[in-house]
Amino acid sequence: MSARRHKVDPSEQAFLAGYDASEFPHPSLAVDVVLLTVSEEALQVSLVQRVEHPCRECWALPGGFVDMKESLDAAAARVLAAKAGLEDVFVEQLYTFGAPERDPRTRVVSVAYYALVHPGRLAVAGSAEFLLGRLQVPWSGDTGGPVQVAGEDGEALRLAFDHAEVIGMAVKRIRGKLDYAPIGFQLLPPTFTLRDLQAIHEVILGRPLNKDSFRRRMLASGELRATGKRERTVGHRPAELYRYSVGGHPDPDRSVTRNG
Amino acid sequence: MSARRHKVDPSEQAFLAGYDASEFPHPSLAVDVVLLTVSEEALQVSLVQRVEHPCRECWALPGGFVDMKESLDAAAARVLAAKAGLEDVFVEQLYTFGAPERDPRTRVVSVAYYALVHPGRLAVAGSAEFLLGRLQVPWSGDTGGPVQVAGEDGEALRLAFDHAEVIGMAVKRIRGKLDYAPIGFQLLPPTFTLRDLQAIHEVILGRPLNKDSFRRRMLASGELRATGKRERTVGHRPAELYRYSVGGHPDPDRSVTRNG
DNA sequence: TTAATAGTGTCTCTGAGACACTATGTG
DNA sequence: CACATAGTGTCTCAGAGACACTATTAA
Repeated sequence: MSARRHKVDPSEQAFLAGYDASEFPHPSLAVDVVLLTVSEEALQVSLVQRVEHPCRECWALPGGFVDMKESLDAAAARVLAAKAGLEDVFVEQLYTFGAPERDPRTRVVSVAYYALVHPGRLAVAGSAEFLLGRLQVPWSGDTGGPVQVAGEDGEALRLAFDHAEVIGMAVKRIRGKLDYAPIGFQLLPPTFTLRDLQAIHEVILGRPLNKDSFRRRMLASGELRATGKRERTVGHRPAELYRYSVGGHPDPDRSVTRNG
Repeated sequence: MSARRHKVDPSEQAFLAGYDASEFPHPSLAVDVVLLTVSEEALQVSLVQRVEHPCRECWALPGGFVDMKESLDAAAARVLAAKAGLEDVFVEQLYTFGAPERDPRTRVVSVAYYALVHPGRLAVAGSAEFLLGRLQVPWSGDTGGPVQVAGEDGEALRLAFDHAEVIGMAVKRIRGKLDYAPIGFQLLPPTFTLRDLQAIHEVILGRPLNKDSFRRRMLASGELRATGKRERTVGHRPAELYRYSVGGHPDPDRSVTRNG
């Protein structure tokens, strides 16, 4: 807020009362979006290549400056629409990064967001200035810390600024939220099998999960609704297709725990 | 970050390359600190009274603008030192609030922090421009939403800007972290009894806890070290005094689960 | 038929709640 | 002594892991 240092100094009061945002320097404000997806059994992050100094040719998170009349959430949504053509995706604020030297040119404070999307919605393929990098998380659990991102041929990409930290923070956050928030569904198509969902969870957590316990927990959560349809698969018994159901109202004709 | 919109428009590249932060308006950047303590069996938040419009005479969170060469964490620490004379307290970034109309004068984006401290370290008593308000949380669990704050005579205080939302977010955060992060200790003196610690947890969560289970869980966590001393109390058997132990190394001479 | 995975039933183990019981201080 | 709270021991219950078993599809 402003005008908080009351009764300290009359001149400061006058200063704040006559405060004009353009009169003296303050930090620039940007948003950066960690757009994550799961494909090929790994977390993937979308990155764009910088064409200018500093960090020229490094890979950076899509981002942009916050407009004067735009909320932070709106800025993040705008970046997603402009960079990846995405609308109505799951987006949440992550953390705000404001170390003075994080951008060598000028002071830039960045409000980081993370977004989760099914790869089927990422129509754009990799190009010279855009790619989906494969995350390599060098820590387990919720330890946190920077991550590495590998390009298509497996080499580690040079990441711009503090973006390795930002992506690491996003991984830490979704690992922590996975158990109690419906975020795994965001990375899947509208209908999916329990095996698909478990694979998503295992990729995010970076460790295998017990199949029986996972099934029980998911079906007991009330967040899944059986569709009555089955996957079209190869070589084995097809599994029931489920749909994410916010409130968890089971179709009265169909039990959730047992397909009729 | 900056210069992210690559290959869009050569003029934009030129603009970004020659970017001067003072040349055109961007949002002001502030920090606000939710300084919480527990006393009189309730969560208390420290507030300062505004002396200017807008929201004149409303109560606001202590805050201040971020200096150009100062990290966000440093700004929060500076606000705590200036407002409450506190150093070396537990502080963590909470969330960044950036609705365009949250401050009616000009665009102010605020990075909120929360701090936890034992009331014994808050030496300053309430005054005309400073008070400790009692939180009234109108929701349970991690639902979230704005809270009310009552003054000394129990009346609801008028809170400035979106600060009711900010405080509510702080409560939601510490409720969620209480189970797996050592934050209850921050609200107690260096040594304390298990009953004291349970009372803190109950106040934060807003619900009673099972005594036996709480004791087992805390002693099993390895975060407590018995001091061998006992409280000086009135009218009943004194309890063992414990100390928070980061790594949880028990004194080899003393078992943690059993006092020798 | 075989291969492969879906899905069920059941046992065990662990942690939380409940509660009885003993221990140790004050008045 | 009575009284109040500290702290222990143990039973029960619910959820997770483990694993055997049956079910259902493709080839």
